[in-house]
Amino acid sequence: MSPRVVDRDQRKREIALAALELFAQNGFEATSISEIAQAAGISKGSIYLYFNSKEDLIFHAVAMWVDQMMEQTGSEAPSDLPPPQRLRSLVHAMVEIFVSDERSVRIAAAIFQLFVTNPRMLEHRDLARELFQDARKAIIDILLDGVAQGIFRPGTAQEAEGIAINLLAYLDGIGLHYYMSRSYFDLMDQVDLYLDHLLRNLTDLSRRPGAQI
Amino acid sequence: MSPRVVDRDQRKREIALAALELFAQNGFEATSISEIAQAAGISKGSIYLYFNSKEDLIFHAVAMWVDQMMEQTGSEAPSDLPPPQRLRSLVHAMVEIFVSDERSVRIAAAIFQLFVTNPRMLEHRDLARELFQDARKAIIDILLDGVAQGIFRPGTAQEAEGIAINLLAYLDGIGLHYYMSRSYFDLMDQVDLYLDHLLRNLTDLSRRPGAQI
Amino acid sequence: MSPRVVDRDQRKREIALAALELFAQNGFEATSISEIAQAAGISKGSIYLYFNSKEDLIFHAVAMWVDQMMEQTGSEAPSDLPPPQRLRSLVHAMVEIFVSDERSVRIAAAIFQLFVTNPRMLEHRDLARELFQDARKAIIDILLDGVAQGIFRPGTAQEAEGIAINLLAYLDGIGLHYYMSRSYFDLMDQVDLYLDHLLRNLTDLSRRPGAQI
Amino acid sequence: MSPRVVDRDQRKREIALAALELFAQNGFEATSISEIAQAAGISKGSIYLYFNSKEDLIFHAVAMWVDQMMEQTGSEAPSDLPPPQRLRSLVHAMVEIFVSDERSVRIAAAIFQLFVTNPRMLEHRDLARELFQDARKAIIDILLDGVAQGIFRPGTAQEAEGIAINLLAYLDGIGLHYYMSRSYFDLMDQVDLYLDHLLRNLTDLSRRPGAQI
DNA sequence: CATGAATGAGACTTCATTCAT
DNA sequence: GATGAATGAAGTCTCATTCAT
Repeated sequence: MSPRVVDRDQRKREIALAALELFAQNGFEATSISEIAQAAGISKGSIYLYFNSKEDLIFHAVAMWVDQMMEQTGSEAPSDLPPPQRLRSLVHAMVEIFVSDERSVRIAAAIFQLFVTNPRMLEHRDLARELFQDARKAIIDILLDGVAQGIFRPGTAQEAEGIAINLLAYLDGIGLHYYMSRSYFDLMDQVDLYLDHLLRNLTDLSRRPGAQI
Repeated sequence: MSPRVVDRDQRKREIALAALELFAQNGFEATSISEIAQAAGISKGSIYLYFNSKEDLIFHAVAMWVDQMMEQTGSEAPSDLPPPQRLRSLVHAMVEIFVSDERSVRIAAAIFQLFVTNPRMLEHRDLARELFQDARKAIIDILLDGVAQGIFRPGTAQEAEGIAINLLAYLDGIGLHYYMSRSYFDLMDQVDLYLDHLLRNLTDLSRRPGAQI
Repeated sequence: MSPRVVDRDQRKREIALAALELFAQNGFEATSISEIAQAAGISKGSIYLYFNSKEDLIFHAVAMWVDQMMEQTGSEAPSDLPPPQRLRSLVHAMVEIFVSDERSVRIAAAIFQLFVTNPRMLEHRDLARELFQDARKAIIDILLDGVAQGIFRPGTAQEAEGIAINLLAYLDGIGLHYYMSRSYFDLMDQVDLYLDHLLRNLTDLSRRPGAQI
Repeated sequence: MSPRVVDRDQRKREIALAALELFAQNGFEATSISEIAQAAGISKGSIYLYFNSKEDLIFHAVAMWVDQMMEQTGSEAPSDLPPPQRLRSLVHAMVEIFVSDERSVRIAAAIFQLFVTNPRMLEHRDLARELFQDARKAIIDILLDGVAQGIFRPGTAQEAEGIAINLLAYLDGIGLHYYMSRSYFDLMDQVDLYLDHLLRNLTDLSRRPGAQI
């Protein structure tokens, strides 16, 4: 029917991938179509055969990055450990990405700026929501599993989504703070401190849930 | 002998203020000197009488914003409350800024992008550190006060800085997540959840410190 | 596959040529990229498709001018004349360029100013040296030929390069003086006076070389 | 009548002097009024109390420089030497200025460019002529003296002005060439070669004048 | 007299986008 | 489908000059 559809999408991905690399290094605004074309081994004009505008390209690149992140972290959860260790393991894997590849924080920063700033991006709010969906789900699964196993206190179940949201927000926050003023604290230590407090709460079977202090 | 008298610092502040407004709307890169000049009711060339470059202007604007934030939140802490409530009150005040003035998150996003991306900003790493210094100190003070009053468990003292760092990182993270995908969760609820967990830990006088789970 | 075909080097030459014309009229600094673009019948931005900067353009334009000069004067030497006449003929040809085309002196003045003033041009000192190389060689050839034919005294051979250097420096100097205060002397008469003195020395077979007076 | 006329002229000289220094370093176009004002320890606006425009300032500065040069070289001629040595001594003194103070060549280059290029400067052609007048006269005096003493051949008298013109043009030319491609030849050696040839001609009492070769 | 704040034109340069080939 | 030459708007920054004080 439509010939070479696959090729076309493949090409889009290649370009978006090359673009992503550059976005990570310099941010969206500071990356020019010229550079992207060169990095993708394609002509400047051809970019526009695949994307309608720079914004469109940015959008696709971001979406692709989100997918990548999902796969990368999703696959890291070894399911044979007890829930607390599994949670810690998952979080460590996420942080490891930040630590091992500075790009990710840069892209994250660029994305935040993009979504928070650019009104046109608000139309894609759903993308933003999806962005963390898988990660959130992975965390919630572990939490519910812990409840089922009697390791986490029952109240955890209804707090699960909130906990996941907070955890992911925290991870982005600490990553940004860390890279902003390179290392006046130890990233992993801080993350462990967070996890310590969290897990202590979850495993404290004695207390009543929801009591505000 | 004495020409048109102008308070130079006052003028710098005015320009930086106008710039800040635009930075909050569009980010640093997307804001042009022209726009700033127009917003400040001044000619384009005059900007350079007060700032050596756009980067310089950004830098001053950011520093000014930091100072503003400090004053705003610093004054909000009613010191006659017991430490837990005081902490909650302080954090609420901080979040209130996010909620009441979208600008602040935008500026925060812009700053993160700037520092994480722009290599030249790394020279101002100290600024980045200072940025949170006062806030950190305010939190630590409350924590230590709580220990002194026997309300927080003793181990809190040595964890105080880590707790403060995490709290501030979390607040930025949750703010960014919140504005990125406008309100698929309630911001204040999430923050309260965070505080609940934190305070429960701190007020749990029975446990031994530092035991990792 | 093959888009609008343009001979890139040809285009560069066209632009440089248009620029040269303006440089000759106004000097390097006083000539704007806008003017060059207009003169070349091209858009301002397109200039930068061919040259990296204004300095680069100046550099190429100067190099092109040098080549032009070389060809123009190099072809003028009729080799069947006896050496003294050949030298006079060559020099006359050089002066003729000055006289017939005021541009050349202007460009020379601009080049001198550029090289003497702009520290960045010192990196291209080799260009400056090359600039006169061919002309120097042409003069030296005639001198050595004259020695071989027994018309110039033998000592001429070892002085040849110095004589060539002086002759070329003189020509530039007299050209500049001439155009600076338009014609309170006759250019060609002065040049002939210089040649008279020079040739009289070279053809004076009786004297010992190197005796300083 | 008109009070403080002296002060005013003195002030003009001070400013022009400061300007001259900068012109020598950077050329006319590249020197800003701001810099001149700062160097002169005066306010930018005040410059315009003394000069109508930048061009006016340039003009006065150049005129002042000419005067300076005159005084400097004029006083250097020790009149008790025999004419050939006196000529060499005078020329050496002139070259010494080039060698000891790079500024002079830079200013010379700037002046050449200015006069050759700027049409408005042509109105001051007389200044250009005057520029070399004293130097020319000093050279002619020596030549005529030499003729009177029977050391230079009689024909020298009628050639005297042409010789002076050529000598001065040569000196500028060799100075420019020298500074353009820093020292691929020895400046003083070249000048001496020029003088050798010149003096040999002048002291060759046997030959008939004006015979063209 | 003197100041220096203010201006606005214009400098160089970059870049997303278009279009003839 | 692919190219890359061309554009023109917009960006940052400089500077001679004016003018209220």
